[in-house]
Amino acid sequence: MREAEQTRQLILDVTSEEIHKNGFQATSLSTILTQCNISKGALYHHFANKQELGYAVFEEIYTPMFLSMWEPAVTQEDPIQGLCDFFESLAKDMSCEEVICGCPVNNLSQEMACVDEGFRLRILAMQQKLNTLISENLRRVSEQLRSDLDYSQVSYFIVSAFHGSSSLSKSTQNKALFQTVMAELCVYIKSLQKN
Amino acid sequence: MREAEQTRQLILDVTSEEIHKNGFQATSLSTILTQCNISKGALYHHFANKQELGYAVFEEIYTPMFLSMWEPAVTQEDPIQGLCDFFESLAKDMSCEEVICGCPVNNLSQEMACVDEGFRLRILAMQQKLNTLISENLRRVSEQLRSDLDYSQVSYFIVSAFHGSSSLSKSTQNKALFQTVMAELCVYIKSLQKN
DNA sequence: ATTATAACCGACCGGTTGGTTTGTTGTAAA
DNA sequence: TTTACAACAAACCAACCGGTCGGTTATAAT
Repeated sequence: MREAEQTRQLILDVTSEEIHKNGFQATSLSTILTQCNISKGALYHHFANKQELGYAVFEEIYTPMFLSMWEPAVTQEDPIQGLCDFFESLAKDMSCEEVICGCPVNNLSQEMACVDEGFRLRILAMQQKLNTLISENLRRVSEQLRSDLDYSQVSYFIVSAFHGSSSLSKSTQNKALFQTVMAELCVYIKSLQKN
Repeated sequence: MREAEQTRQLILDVTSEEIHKNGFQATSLSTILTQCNISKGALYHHFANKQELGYAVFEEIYTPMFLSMWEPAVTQEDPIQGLCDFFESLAKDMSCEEVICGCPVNNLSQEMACVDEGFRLRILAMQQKLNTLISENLRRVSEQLRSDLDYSQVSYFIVSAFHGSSSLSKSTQNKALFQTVMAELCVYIKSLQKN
């Protein structure tokens, strides 16, 4: 009964990596089974089907990972500086594998949102959570920012630019390109401040 | 001999739509055959395999469509205004289907760049073409723009933001969100001008 | 010790995939 | 009219897919 949870977690971990590399639809159960060194019966004991396994990966792996990545950047005293530092360190420390595979959340969103309603709703919920996280922390320091800002709009733009550059660097497999766009994103973010 | 080219074109058109809707890997040959009302022999007479068919769609459909979409926006007298008009009309006239399916080029790039080298190289070439198209036309009016600009960097940022917002609106299936981010992108673009 | 059930195994299933092969038809040059 | 080849048609193939199911083992309560 104790190892059961370990098996479940192993399946989630392996599956999340495999989805990150190949996408959800192109990830076959057989490769998951091989990597986990378990049988098909074991997998179907823990998850009803492939779809439910995908949902579990998104909810238990991707969403927490993604939100906890952004959270410290905006909750610190100066979210403007926090975001810039975040993007810079991201561009600097990103491994070549991460450049090639892209952002897991972005990948899965692109692939599954228009195909599977369950994924779409989960993605939507996560995006809204992220938007309020960013926009509310910007509003927190609104006295330092320009008066003409629509915080929700700005937040969505920042996330869009991030995902877009992650896409671009992934599709061209060019890390320098990611750094370039991140640098310009920082220029934009700092332009939100007064003066 | 005359209808042969028509058949080939029909296959390309149907396949490009199907890839746009479902992605390349999830598009099966059988659905293409059904929609074209042809046999498998006919398809394999015109294309060596599914991969080559995909390459042909990218080169003969997607790339010209994508470049001809951007080109008039930046080649007019004022590329800054041209880009803003372009994005605004795009956000306004975009059909719900286009919102849901996203940008075909962006979709295919995301899906195939890290999986298939042939796709990656074609995508890379197209992105570089687009970048020079935008950056050279910005440089053309450099006397109207800020002096601290890196034109290539700015161009990549614009394209990234565009793809990112197209991604976001696709994954959330929210047209208003696309308009929102496009509006903020125009704000950014206009900030490139002097004063 | 018995019993119940969670945890897991692996053979099997129908269906689909991309791809091959053999055969037919239309057309155009010789 | 014969010949040659482009342009298809359709049956067929092995491989793989997600999913099912009957059976086995381990564990924990009774």
